[in-house]
Amino acid sequence: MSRRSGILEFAVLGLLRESPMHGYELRKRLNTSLGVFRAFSYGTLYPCLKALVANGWLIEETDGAPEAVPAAALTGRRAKIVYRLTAAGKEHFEELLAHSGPDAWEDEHFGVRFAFFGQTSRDVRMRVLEGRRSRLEERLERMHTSLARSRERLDDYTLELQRHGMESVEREVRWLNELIESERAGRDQRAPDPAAQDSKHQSGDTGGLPRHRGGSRPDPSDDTTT
Amino acid sequence: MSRRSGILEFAVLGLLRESPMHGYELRKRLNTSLGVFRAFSYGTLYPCLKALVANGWLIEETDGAPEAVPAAALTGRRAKIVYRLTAAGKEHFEELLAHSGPDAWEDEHFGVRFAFFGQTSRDVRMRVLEGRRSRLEERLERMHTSLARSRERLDDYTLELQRHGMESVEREVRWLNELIESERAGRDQRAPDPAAQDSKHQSGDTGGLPRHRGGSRPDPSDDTTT
DNA sequence: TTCGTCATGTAATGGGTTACATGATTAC
DNA sequence: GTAATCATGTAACCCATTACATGACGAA
Repeated sequence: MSRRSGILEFAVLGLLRESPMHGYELRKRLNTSLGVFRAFSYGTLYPCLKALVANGWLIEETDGAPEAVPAAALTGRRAKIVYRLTAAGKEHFEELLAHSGPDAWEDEHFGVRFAFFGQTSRDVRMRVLEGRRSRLEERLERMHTSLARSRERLDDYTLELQRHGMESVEREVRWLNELIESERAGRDQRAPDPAAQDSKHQSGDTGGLPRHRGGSRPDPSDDTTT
Repeated sequence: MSRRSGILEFAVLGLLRESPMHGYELRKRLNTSLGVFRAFSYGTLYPCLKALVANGWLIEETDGAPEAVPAAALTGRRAKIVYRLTAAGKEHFEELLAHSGPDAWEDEHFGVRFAFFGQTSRDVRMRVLEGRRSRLEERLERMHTSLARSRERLDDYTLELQRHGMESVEREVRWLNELIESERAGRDQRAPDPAAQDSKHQSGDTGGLPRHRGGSRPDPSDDTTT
């Protein structure tokens, strides 16, 4: 038992669903792919992994052990522990994916939830997006009124800070609007049905996200090795 | 003794500098004026206040005691504790204001620091703004390269999340650019000199912030009473 | 008189980081 | 051979929240 915060657990399960990994790599993925928002340290990750194993959602396989190691790396290397999702784990993750409770659109959770929208059913996606939007709209309203009440009292910097804050929130609302709209437009369902899936993992669903795209260019470089 | 996280301490000192207040009110201010970012609970605030008192930076005056209570409220009301900044506290806050160490532009700190820019000397303001900007630029670069490295591997949602994240950061950089520019343009210094101040508190300095301004309209309403 | 909000606190708990300890592997 | 980075862990601490306990004041 022992409830971990959900967010780490969720992300770990989700990443491991795509392919088994060891802790170290997992952490990097956590802090790049998903981690624009959150950076976890080993002191958090490893204990969490242990707990997930204890719950039967993961198994650790010492790399170089059973499971057809494809030659190479047989030089008696130290026990790298590769974590693999169990059937139970998969099931559990599926359940988590299906939940769309109010906390799913809180600041901390929303990002991770969104990151796994690829495996999320369309109606849940919708609920989460709309939930988040109204969350932000409430916040916006509160900021608005509290600003109105104290405008005179506040100096220019505080005001500017407030203004910028609101603008950020407004921007996110617009983003959500786009997403929701293109989500509605998208013809496809991706199984509210919990049985008709698993043949690889989730093919091309994505109801067509709004077209954007920034500059790219390859460029091998460092890693957030805190 | 006992280092509090800095950020709460800083904010409390700063708010109390403007005028004495009791905890309850303090908390509200914390969660509106400054608190777009952070919301503190009583379980955090009250112990912190005690600690600040212990440090000699604040004194508590039981409302209805000495200090010329302007009639009214003499009906034996319960001990509301009003916190007032001591000379030492003021001095300490002044020191904190002057620091522009690297942590000053970290996510958690930057907001509060900015909120008190009104009492901050211009060169410190500059350093903090520029520090934050380069912080964000680093981050942007990292996101950029890590995105380039994994673009193919990622599904559309993850990509979109990443894109939106970067766009947000870019936006903040542009904001900082504006601020820095208008800060440079601003004719005024506001005392790097630590002796020539205190005659009331900080008059109209502000080197002219970029012109913006959203809708207002008065509208009395609720309070984030979590 | 009851409800809301003002007002002050504390103990248990949670969730996470820092700093440390350890060692293998790779690249130069 | 030595530095970087891969790799796994743990114990001590920190910051803050939750839930609780308590009570006064004002308005309906």
